[in-house]
Amino acid sequence: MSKQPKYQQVADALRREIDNGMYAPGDRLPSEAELASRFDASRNTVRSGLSLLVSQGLVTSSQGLGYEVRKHEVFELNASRFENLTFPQNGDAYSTDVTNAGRRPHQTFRVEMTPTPEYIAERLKVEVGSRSVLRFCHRFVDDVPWSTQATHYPDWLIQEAPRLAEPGDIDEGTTRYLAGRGIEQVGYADEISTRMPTPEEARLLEIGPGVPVLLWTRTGYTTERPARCTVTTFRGDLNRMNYEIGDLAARNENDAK
Amino acid sequence: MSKQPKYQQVADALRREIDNGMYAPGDRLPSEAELASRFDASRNTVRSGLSLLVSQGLVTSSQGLGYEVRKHEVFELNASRFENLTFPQNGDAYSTDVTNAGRRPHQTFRVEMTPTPEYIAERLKVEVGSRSVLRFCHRFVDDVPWSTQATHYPDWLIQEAPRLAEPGDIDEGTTRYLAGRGIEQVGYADEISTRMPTPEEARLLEIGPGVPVLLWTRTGYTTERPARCTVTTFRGDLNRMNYEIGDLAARNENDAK
DNA sequence: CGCGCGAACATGTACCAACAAGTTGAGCGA
DNA sequence: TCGCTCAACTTGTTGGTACATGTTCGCGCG
Repeated sequence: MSKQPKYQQVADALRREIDNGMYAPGDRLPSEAELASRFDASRNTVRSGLSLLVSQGLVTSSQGLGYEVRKHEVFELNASRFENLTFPQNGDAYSTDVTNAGRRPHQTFRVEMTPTPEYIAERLKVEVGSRSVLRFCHRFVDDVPWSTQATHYPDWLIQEAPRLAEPGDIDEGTTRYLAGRGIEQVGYADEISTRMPTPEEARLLEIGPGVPVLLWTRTGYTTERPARCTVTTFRGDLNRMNYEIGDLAARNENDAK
Repeated sequence: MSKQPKYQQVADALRREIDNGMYAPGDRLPSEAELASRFDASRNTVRSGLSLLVSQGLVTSSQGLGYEVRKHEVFELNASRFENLTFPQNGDAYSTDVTNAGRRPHQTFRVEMTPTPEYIAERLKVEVGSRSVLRFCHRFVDDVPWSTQATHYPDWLIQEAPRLAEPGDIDEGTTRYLAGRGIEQVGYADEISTRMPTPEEARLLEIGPGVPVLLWTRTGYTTERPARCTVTTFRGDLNRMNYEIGDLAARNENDAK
């Protein structure tokens, strides 16, 4: 006999069947009523079990349609290559990467002047609440929300590169624009973490329950001081970040085949 | 009037109060019964709202005790420094990092020979199902579960470095042991992603609902081919990964203060 | 004084009922 | 044939009840 609660047994059984391939990604699960009769449980109990799987990101549910096994389609981001001036680019790094993968990039854009939040101020080594320029991107791939990106530029940098504070895109990419104004970023400090999305993030990225976000903070440095800080939130189910360290000739020659 | 469901209103109101600081990390929320009377809702409805916050990782619940606002304590991992032979180390990189942070490391250990799983085989460029050595770590910091780490070594490497297949620790660290046998890793390919934990992972890491895991896959290369592949799962609420790229003199001189 | 038991209160599990709301497809009418 | 309506089926929301189980603390007994 099992001492586990019944809703757990339901969740475990369904997870096992999904792992076994009895239900493939995209398949619909039996309806709550069918499962209730199969497990000899009430509809509420079955719902508890299913909601476990939903909050674990294994299945999704939609009213009127039923429960579906989630599909995972991963987009790779090569973080060590990003903002490398020697790499051939057409516009910004994001558009380049997405286009090269044969998908369609789309982004909306916002520029504003704000007091620097604490998290950013620490990294830019400026005072909390001092003014900084925020450039905010909402990015899509094939019209599916993919990430949001908020880049803060400190006050002193705006003197050197005034176009950053103006609305509208910078066609050649901000990294190149800055380099052209004599601001060369020579190093980056990246921080990566994860958590469940805030309601605001869930809305912007259109992620349902059970999908975490991947948080990427990149602080760019000149030889003297930090010049900008970018916080990107990715849909955790659709993105993977890659870093290459050292000599990867052995890897790359095989990838070229 | 609001058209939002009542349980959403409960969740939103509580989230707002937590964000405002009305309830600080570690504080207990009012009981379900109190909230039900405050929001003029049934206990079931309040539970729905609370379970949203739990699955978002904002609060935890425990039977008999109530709901508590989750505390977040982050441990930093410097991934670009890991396994760098020039960095002074005392045993393996994990113990060194944890000790330097003034905390107490502890790990359990397992070595076995297994058929190579597909995910690993792709990265090691060996056949799926071919034999490989798996060294598995379960790591704690101050007796709190922190991460699990599974490193696979391909068959050919065992010929060169037989101690890998033997149970028991390798005191100087596997990277140094390999280097001593003429196997020098000159590059790493890192992949980072996130998802909700499997039940097995939730058990090993003792994470409740609403906490994602951070997945780190590192493939180490010699000049000729991949030599090992490590998959690490971290508790997402307790870990952050750092990468340093390029010249960070401007950062490090200030950190030294 | 100290130990243990139990009351009071917390959440967890399980069930029932009713109605709301989204989706689909059969079938009927123009 | 085309298009509309509606029945049937799906999940979503909200209420109720009962009992199980974990936690705390004070009271009373030894």
